[in-house]
Amino acid sequence: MEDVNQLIAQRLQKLQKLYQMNVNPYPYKFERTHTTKQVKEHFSELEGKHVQVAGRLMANRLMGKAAFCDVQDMHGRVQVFIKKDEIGEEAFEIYKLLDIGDIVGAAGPLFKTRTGEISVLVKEFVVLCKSVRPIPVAKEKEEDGSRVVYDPFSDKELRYRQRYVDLIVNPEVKEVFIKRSRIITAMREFLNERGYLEVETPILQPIYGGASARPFVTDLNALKMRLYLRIANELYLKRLVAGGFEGVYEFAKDFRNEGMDRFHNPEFTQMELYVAYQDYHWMMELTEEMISSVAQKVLGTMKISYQGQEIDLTPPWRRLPLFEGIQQYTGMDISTLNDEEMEAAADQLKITVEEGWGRGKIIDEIFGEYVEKHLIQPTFITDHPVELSPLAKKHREKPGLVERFEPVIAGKEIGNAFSELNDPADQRLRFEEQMRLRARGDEEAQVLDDDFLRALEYGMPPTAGLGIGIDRLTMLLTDQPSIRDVLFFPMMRPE
RNA sequence: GGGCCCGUAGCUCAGCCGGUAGAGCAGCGGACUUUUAAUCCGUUGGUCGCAGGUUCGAUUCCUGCCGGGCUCACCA
Repeated sequence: MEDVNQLIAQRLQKLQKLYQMNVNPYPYKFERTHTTKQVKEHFSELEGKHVQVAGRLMANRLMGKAAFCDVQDMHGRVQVFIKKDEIGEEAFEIYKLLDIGDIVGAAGPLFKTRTGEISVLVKEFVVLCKSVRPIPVAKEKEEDGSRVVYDPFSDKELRYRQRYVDLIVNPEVKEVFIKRSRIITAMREFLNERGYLEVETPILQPIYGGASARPFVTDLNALKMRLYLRIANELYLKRLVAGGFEGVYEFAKDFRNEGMDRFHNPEFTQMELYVAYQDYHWMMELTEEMISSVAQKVLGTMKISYQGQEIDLTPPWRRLPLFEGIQQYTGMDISTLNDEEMEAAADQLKITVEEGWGRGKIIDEIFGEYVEKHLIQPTFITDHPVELSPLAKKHREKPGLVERFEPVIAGKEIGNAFSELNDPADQRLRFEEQMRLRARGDEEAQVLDDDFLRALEYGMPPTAGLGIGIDRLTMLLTDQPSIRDVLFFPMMRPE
């Protein structure tokens, strides 16, 4: 241990004393009969009965020959009452060697103190793990039913770097991650109920595809080849649809070598789903049904509050074609403009058109600048320019557009979906256009994938595809302002 | 990448218009056998993020660097 300070030294001394008293500070097992939650919920049946609880010592109120301690487990805290008369002289000496942060087991009858606090009257206790590093102690009390914490452990850097401490000390953090897990479970159940198959596809890919982004690069020694960490799994899932799996999904960690901010982490999680014989209209219905039912299941309601905004996830969600959205919020109909007129329109809207931007990119910028942030209630933005969507099928009616939608909630897109392009000739042309963009210096342009094209040549049924950003969905449903608050271990510079 | 802000005890924070630092909590010692932010008395603990500069003297002023936060731009 490098940074031995006084507090750590004192704890190490206590550890030595425990050894001298023949106490194993790191035993193997403890028979827990009840969690702190069970003890509190079933007090009426358990009163006077022997219980064994275990957890971390979070508060210690010594009163001479008796003491009250708060023991915290995954579900909460319970008070334990230690009396010298009950446990004996020697055990009381051992008790005095305990510190806040130690993990202990306590056994004895359950009772209520004079002030009405449910407590374990300790007949016996064991040290289950001596903690040699002090945890930040935040005192707290109940006031009008809500928790007031004094001087909470709040330094964001420390909380992210030492998430284990954050989780011990800030119980509301744990709640966020429990909800994240339940959101994923609820989605999985929703998809399984419909008969879709959960699959796994490669993370290490020789050709990255399925999105427009810069990849992470790595090397495979055995084959002396360059590999990329996937930026998406779309092309692999569609290969599976071509192979006859008519409904497949994957919760996928994807990796994008790009900027970081409160909506972006270099590795993030997406759920991608592909269903054969369906189109994007059908997928919109599935999406609103899935998200709203997940909210209902996890939160018990479809009406949520995100950063002070009230949001109603109840279907049906608004459908808003991209051009209509732009017209609505800028007053300009740009759907019929040619390239020159488009640049003029951008200029009028104070959008600086950069070298190499096509009309699709300009439209996307106008949307991002003028429309997206206004879309607080759930909205499907539909029918994007074909240039921006090289994997989506051309719109059956609107030339120059594709059948695509992005669900936008609280001013932020949380997913992306389309009627999947399954015409191998068209797909090849789209790839070739991407390669031209790449040759012109667009590092995010997509890469031609011959094997994927081969799969399309064998034939893939008409298919609807969907990707949902799990991190963003979790932010939304847990009311967290930053992606770092829904990732256990967000990317940080090394200490 | 730009702008703004932050880095002082284990935690939460004061302070310093230049004279090498304080509080609360935690810890340690003492009193206390139904407390709950327990209380009361006493007390330890800091290369003030790092490196340079200015100065008789820098935690304080200046510069650079490191780490972080917020924000704008870009990407999901």
